[in-house]
This record gives sequence, structure tokens and C-alpha cells, in this order.
Amino acid sequence: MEDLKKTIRSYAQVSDADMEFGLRFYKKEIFKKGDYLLQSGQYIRNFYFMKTGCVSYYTIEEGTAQVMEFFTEGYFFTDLYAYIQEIPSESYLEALEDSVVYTISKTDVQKVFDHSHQLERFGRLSMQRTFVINFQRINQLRNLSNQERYLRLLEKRPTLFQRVPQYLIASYLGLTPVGLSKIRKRLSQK
Amino acid sequence: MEDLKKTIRSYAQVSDADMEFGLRFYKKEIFKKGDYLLQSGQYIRNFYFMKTGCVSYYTIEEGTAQVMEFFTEGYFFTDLYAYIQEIPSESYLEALEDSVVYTISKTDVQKVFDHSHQLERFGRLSMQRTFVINFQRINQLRNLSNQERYLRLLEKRPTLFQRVPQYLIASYLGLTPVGLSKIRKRLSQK
DNA sequence: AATATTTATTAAACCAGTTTAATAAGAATC
DNA sequence: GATTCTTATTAAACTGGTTTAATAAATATT
Repeated sequence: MEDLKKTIRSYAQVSDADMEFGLRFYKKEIFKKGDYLLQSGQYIRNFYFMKTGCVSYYTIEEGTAQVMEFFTEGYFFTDLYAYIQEIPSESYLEALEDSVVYTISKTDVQKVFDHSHQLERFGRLSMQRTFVINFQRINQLRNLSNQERYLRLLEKRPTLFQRVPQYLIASYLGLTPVGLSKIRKRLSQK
Repeated sequence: MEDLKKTIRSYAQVSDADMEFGLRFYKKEIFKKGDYLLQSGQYIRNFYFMKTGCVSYYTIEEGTAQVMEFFTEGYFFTDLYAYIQEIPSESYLEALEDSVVYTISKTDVQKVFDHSHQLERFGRLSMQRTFVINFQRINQLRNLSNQERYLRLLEKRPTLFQRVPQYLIASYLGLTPVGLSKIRKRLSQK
């Protein structure tokens, strides 16, 4: 769990004792391609850390998947919206590849935060990080064209395009497969 | 500062001693209509709580204002993006009405969190609340039509339409004034 | 009250996406 | 290697917005 430890310490100073206390609650889990970590209607009880693999986070709107995010190596993830509010999820977490994760239950997270002010701070700061990412996301949705968002994704997460079918990337960008195909054609003609 | 106190306690249990400790750092400030609490290029050093009034939070993209949010009574606000990252702001906070706020500096916030685990928890939970709101925002940008978003806003914050000029609301919805006018016409014809 | 300024609507031409449907290309399975 | 299934592209008609410009309505100023 070295990479989990390192990721936590990239957010906040945590003593060895507190770190050990916290890490004891994490368990390793393995999902096969196609497995669901979560399905719509279920309560989400766990937080995840992606060791290796890829999980898509999506809802289904009027019959078609709307991909919110692709979680890859080093991501902390869950259905944070349902997790925070303790409401049944309206989303899916599906392994797009065989994936290895470390996972901790929400009740254990609470124990960890109660026990350690340092780890509660980690919790606050990782929420802040999530805020920053979501803020950028909103800005990009508002201020960039679809073509620009496609180009940014290509630049920022180039490996995604090898790992994930294009129609899911189209969905992630808020497009239809046809729309993305048009953008790609337009770009290739220059 | 009763309403500030009440709002804090709506997030987390806070003892009278800790609450008193925290509130001592807040100062009352008054802004006149048209005043800037923040301008692009400046560092934002404070967190605000809106007692009475209205402040718009916007960037300028290619010469035109892009309104991110209208902060009204009971809102905690700042340019959270620049605040968290301690980078120069790219945004403006402008009073659309004479406004009374309570404000605390970031360094004092840090003091408060260091001193009180309960208030650090308030900090984490208010970040969570912000996450939930941003998440809904992203979902609405992705999944709703402009018309639907207009109708939701009308339903959720009806008083805004009396307080704020329509072209700013158009901007908030990610539209041009012409676009919003068309939507309103289309709706009125039914 | 008259005038100037700001804000909102309308019209016309345009554009980047959509939907539907057909086709082509690629990957998996027998 | 042929067949089937999945994924990507293309075409055509359509749609909900955009831009620009003119006009109308509301608000502020003298």
C-alpha cells in the first residue's frame, strides 16, 4: 500500500502512528473487466483507491450512458455524491479493465477521522482537491467548445484513448459518437 | 452574528467555547453597489458570509462577463478556486447591491482549524456541501437543455429575477441575452 | 417632462451540434 | 479463415443555439 500512503502524504502531514492506524482499515479488492463496483439504486458504502486498472463512473439518462469520469491509477474515487449524502446511487461504477483497488468503508473512514485530526485534515484537503477539479470541469463545460475539450483531453490523458472505446469518450465529452467523429474529421482535414 | 453561528451549526456540532473562539476572528464589512470585493489579478485573502445583499462572481472571457454564481443571504463565499490554491484570481467579486458581510482571513481560518477539531470538521463538511452543489451544477450543464436550466433557476431562486438584470442571468445560464430572450418567448407562446 | 442611457426583444443569416440510417472497419468467436 | 458482433464513420435533414444589427422598452439624469 506504499502508493496509497504516498498519495495521502501528498495532501497532509500524517505521523507514522496515525498512518498505520488509518491504513489498517483498507482492504485490497480485485474486479474483473465488466464487474460493477456499484449499480444504480444501491447505497455506496466504500471509498476506493485505484492501484491498477480503469473504472468508469456513469449514469444512464434516457437509455444512454453518460460518463462522468474515468478513474485510473492513483485516483481516489467513489460515487461521492451518493456517498456524502447517504442516498441511493443513481450511478454505476464499472470496471473497464481488470482492476486492483484498496477500499475502506464509510464507517471506518469516520473512525479514522474521529481518531486523527491529521487524517481529518487529509479528508478536508482531498475534498478541496476534488473541488478544484470540479471547478475546472465546470469552467471547461461553460467556456470551451467541444473541439477544445476534446483536444485538452487528448493532451492531458492521452493513454485514455488507447484504453477506452471512443463512444465512451464522446459521452465523457458530452457528445454523441457521431459528433465526436465529425470533430475528429474536421481536425484531420487541417 | 447569530445567523452565521446558526449556519455553522447546521454543518457540525460545535461547543460554545470553540464557537466563541472562531467567531472572534470574523469582522463585519459593508460594500456599496458596484464595489469590488475582488478583482482579477489580486490574491484573495478572505472568506465571506453574506448577511444581506448580493454579490456576483464572474470571469471575463473574450471581453464579456461569464457569471459563475450570485451570492445572496446566508451564502458562504469567496473565490474558492484561487483561495484554495493561493494563486492570483482570474475572477471578480462585485456587489450588485449594497451588501453586509462577515469576513475572516485565510490565516485566521487556519488558526481556527488548528485550534478546534470540531471547526476543522465544519470546514470539511462545508467543502462537502460545496462539492454536492458543484456536482449538481455539472450534471445540469451536461444533461439539461438551456430551457430546462432556465426553468429550474426560476423555480429555485425566483427572487433573483427581481434583483439581477436578465443579461447577467443569461450569462449565468451560459447563454447570450438574445438566446435567453428567445427561450422566454418560446415559453410564453405556450 | 425631455433626453440620454441601459436593458430586452426581434429578425435574419449562420453554425456546431443532433438524430436516424446506412456503410465500413476492427475485434472476437466459432 | 469465415462469420458475427461491436465500434467508427459518413451522409442528410434538422434544431437550438450564435452573431450582428435594428428596434423597443425601461430606467436614470438633467
